[in-house]
Amino acid sequence: MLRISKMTDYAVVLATHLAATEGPHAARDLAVQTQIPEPTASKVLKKLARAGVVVSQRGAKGGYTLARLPEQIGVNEVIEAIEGPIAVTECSDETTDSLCEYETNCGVRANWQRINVAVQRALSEITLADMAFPGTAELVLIARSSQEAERLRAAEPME
Amino acid sequence: MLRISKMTDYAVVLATHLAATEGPHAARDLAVQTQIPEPTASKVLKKLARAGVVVSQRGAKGGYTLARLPEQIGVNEVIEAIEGPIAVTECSDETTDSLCEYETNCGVRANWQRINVAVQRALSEITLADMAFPGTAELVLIARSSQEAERLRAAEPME
DNA sequence: ACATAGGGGACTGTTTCAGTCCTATATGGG
DNA sequence: CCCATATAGGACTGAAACAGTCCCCTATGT
Repeated sequence: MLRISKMTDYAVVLATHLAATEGPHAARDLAVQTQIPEPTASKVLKKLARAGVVVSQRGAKGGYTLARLPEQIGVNEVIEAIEGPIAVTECSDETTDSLCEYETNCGVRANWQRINVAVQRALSEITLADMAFPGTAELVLIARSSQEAERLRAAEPME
Repeated sequence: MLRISKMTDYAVVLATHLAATEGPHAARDLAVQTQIPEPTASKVLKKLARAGVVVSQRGAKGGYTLARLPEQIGVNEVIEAIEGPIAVTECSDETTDSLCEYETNCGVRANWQRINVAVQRALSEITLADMAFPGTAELVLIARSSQEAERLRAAEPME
């Protein structure tokens, strides 16, 4: 689950860059500034536009702009724009009408909703503004997390 | 990101099943009870044992048991047991020695740590006990949390 | 000793991912 | 009006990860 795809990484980088520097940006410029290969950056920006995270202006002097203020866009929106709706198992995905044949298992799997909600909530609380302009309090949190990562890594051998 | 793999789904189902019914269980029995193909269930259980989520007893009358009480095992442990450490981008993964050549981008990508921490915290707060025996209080919390996420976005996040 | 049950890894077909490229469409400026 | 610019959308490909199975080894209770 928690290994994010490169495309999503790019999306966050691009969106954060848009948040940090106001005004319309051509895909080419964004690609150069973020060191992301141009056609790939373009692809990502298209998806962001489709999802309503950014707005696009076609034609000469066109480009991309954030659809809303950075404080009003959670990273969950950016992630979902690339990876689709956050639905963990088919069983917990309400768009599919496929009912579980095994009631006993469904009882267990229905709890995936808890996990979905918890993760989505955590992601929605981080906005592009937080990503673009991290305050000192946030930086402390980041520093602490790296220690925590050490601890977790020592506890279990990696593969 | 947030589409979980089937293996991880299996892992949670198996671990939850172990939490719900105390005592040692053979992989075969667990596979039958959870409707998971036997060799696959066995593979998952091996990983859970490696990660220290469950303990195994070899030989005749052997089987698997939870390593700790259900309340003491967060679903993040189960997920990490299958998918490896929660590290989102190479840049934020400290096991790789590859330093970012582009300082400007690194500044942006370092913020992935925020996301990692937020997600991991959310997952660690859900235990196998919650999954096995969801109480009414928890269900209320789920319903409330989605509304709360909206409200919390305006305020400063977390402690 | 023997049947039982997990440990570990090799192997394979399928799917997804990352990245590129091509064509169509919209738009501003000379 | 025409052209350079810039996004929209999708087709295509090689590489990598996933899901699942199978085999051989080791441990253990009867």
